[in-house]
Amino acid sequence: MPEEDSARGRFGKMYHEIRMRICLLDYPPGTRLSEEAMAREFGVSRTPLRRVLGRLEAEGLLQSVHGVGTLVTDVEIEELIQVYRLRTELAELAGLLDPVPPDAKLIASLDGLVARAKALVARPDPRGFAQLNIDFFEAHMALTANEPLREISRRLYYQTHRIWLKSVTSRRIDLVEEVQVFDREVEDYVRALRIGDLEAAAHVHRAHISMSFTRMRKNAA
Amino acid sequence: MPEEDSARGRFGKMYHEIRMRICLLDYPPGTRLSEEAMAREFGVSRTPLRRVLGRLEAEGLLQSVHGVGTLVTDVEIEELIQVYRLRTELAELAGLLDPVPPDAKLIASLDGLVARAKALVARPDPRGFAQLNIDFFEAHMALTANEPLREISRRLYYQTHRIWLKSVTSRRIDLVEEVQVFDREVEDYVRALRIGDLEAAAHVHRAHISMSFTRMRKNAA
DNA sequence: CTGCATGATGTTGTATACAACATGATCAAG
DNA sequence: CTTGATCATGTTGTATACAACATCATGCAG
Repeated sequence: MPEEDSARGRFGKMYHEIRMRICLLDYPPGTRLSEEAMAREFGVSRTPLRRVLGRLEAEGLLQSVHGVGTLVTDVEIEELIQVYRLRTELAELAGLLDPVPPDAKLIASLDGLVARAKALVARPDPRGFAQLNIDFFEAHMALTANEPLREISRRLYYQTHRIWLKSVTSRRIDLVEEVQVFDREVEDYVRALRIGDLEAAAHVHRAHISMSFTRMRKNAA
Repeated sequence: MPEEDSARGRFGKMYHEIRMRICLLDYPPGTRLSEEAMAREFGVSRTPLRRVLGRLEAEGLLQSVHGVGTLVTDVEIEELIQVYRLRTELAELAGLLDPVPPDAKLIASLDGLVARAKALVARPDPRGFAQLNIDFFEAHMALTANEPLREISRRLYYQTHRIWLKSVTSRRIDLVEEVQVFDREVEDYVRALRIGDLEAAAHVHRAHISMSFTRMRKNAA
């Protein structure tokens, strides 16, 4: 997949880079970004950069305020309850709607994720955990060929990823315990997929989302 | 709800206007729009207009091609199968996720829709039908307080609305019959809502989407 | 007549200057 | 000292000129 040097290609590069920075808390919630500085960094003018920021604003990760700045949106758990409830339902759909039988390549990549989870249990690390979680989610999205469902699930995922990561880093949730839970989930997930039971895998994922949310709410107070 | 004369207000006006034109086939699929002409019409420069077009492109209603133009996307039923399947599932969710008990005002507005449906049965009209369908959908969205679900459902609805309307106008589907079916559905829907059974109403809507899609596919060949 | 090169034309993409706006510092009046 | 107005500063929003690109007509060579 060669990153073409077209307008679309440049857009995609900036989009993914900035989204990753927001989601990995390199730009923590409340950060005021400077359009000019970012444009300089990416070697473009404000115009194409603003296109990227506009998209991220539409997706709820940024908010531009005239005369003030471009702010990274805050993540309040009470406001994300609805998003979580919806994600829970959509996770199940991924196994039912236009299911894609997992091929050897997908299984192999999932084995790679299991290995990384094991390594993480041995040496926990918030950032590595976050990246692994993202990769696992993307693998889950390969289960359905329903492109609209993929796009929507992805969008909701990136909206909630930050608050989860914040809970982990701020020690409101115990990192070690969370890593162990995640490790078990990935194993169950792969086990279901290995026998071709997409629906079961989706249910495992659904349960994971639901429980993860419950643990967060419990420890938020 | 006063339409404020801020940047956000102007954006909203242009966005809704253009989206409506696309969805009512004032801009038929394949139409090549001129940014400059539209900017003149709305009394702004290309810059803020392009923001609107960018959003509509992200939602799959437009496609900008460098050096060619801004094209209204084509609607192919085979490509929208996935969208329809997803919409079917989401329609059911609207009655389950964060349900809002219908108040007198909502019931009254639904009665208004029923009256319009009756009038439409007496004198069928594609454009009035399309507008009524949109208004009915928006009323349905009032059933859930889950804002992400509303936004997503709305987006998918506007993606598929055109192909439905096209089927009606091109007489691939009989307008009179479709109006009668719609009239019955609205009545069933209101009946369920009147006794406070949101879930039943959602199921009625779900069945409507599913059957509407089936009729279209049958008559497409 | 055919085929291809070439340029005219119109489009979207980008850079840049400026307008509109919010915010905090500064300073004077009380 | 407090308080209010005023302005300097920095930000996003907008307008405009130009670059990059695709398309089609034109004309010339074969």
